[in-house]
Amino acid sequence: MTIDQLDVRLVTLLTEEPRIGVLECSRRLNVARGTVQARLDRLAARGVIVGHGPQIDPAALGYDVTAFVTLQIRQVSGHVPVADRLALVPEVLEVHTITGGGDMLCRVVARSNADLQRVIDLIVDVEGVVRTSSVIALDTPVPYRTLPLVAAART
Amino acid sequence: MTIDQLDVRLVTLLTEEPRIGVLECSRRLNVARGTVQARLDRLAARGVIVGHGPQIDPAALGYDVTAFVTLQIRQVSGHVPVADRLALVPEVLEVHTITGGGDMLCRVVARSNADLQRVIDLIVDVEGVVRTSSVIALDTPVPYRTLPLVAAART
DNA sequence: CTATTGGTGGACAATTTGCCCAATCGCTAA
DNA sequence: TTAGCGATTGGGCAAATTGTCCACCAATAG
Repeated sequence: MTIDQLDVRLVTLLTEEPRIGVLECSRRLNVARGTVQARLDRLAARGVIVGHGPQIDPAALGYDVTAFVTLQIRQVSGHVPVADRLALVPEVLEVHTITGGGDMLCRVVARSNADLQRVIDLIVDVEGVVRTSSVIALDTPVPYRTLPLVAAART
Repeated sequence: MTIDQLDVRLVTLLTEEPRIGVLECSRRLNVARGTVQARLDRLAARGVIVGHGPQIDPAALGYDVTAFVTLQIRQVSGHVPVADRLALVPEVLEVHTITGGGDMLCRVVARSNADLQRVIDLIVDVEGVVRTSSVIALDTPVPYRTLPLVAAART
């Protein structure tokens, strides 16, 4: 919750050059190594930093097409079993339940427009899904980022 | 493009335990250290792994509300200047141009529903934005993930 | 005033890294 | 078949980094 200037600089530094270690961070930020370690532990403990895993680019794997699919689901069945089934489809990257009667929004990728049809068919086949509506992402002028948010959240 | 079993195991391992180093990876996967280094370099060179930066949870920073905002923009102005302005708003996490007449889709976060109104007002004020339509994400049964996709992409 | 918290600077052994090398393996082309 | 060629292996080396201590200082809260 309470993020200060040093935290912001630390996260920014690590985002821009993830390969550097704790010691190098402390040198760049002109603080003691123990401070950097303590800050990182604190940010991880608070849940601000959820992980350091490798970030994968689906496009580099051949999944050039990104689409957002809105699902209308049968209300009686509930959304949990639907989400569980959707999770089984690798091309479904994330699923949200959204405002409105039993609707869900999911982000999917596919190898081509034709392949997108296959993926959507998989989704439609999920028990409880009544109807889908898709929009294709043509371009991504602002890729996912959180750095500006972190900077804005500083105390 | 060509991802084999070892790549998948490597990415999976690093995703689950990002703190471990190259040497530890080689031990877990029963391969030589040089192999792991070579694979990581290759994946990075191909653009499959785009980074290792810290992943930030907006909710831990107090931004509990996530929403997807569809924008209708004035077609004459083009979407580039609009995207540039949107990029100046920290709460806008990503922006896509989508199919349909001059539309854009962006993911935004806010501290509360009331705060979301403020963010949306910021977006509406952007030159070229004609109208907006928002859906709020109530829950995220499947958080963003790429591991299943990586596994599916293996040769 | 005093206990607590966060930062500093230093120390230490153990581990890991970056980089080199020669040998081997599987596969492809001649 | 044979000659390459890329990938992998196993090893070795110095240098850097890590994890983990410690004592000390400054600001803050009670």
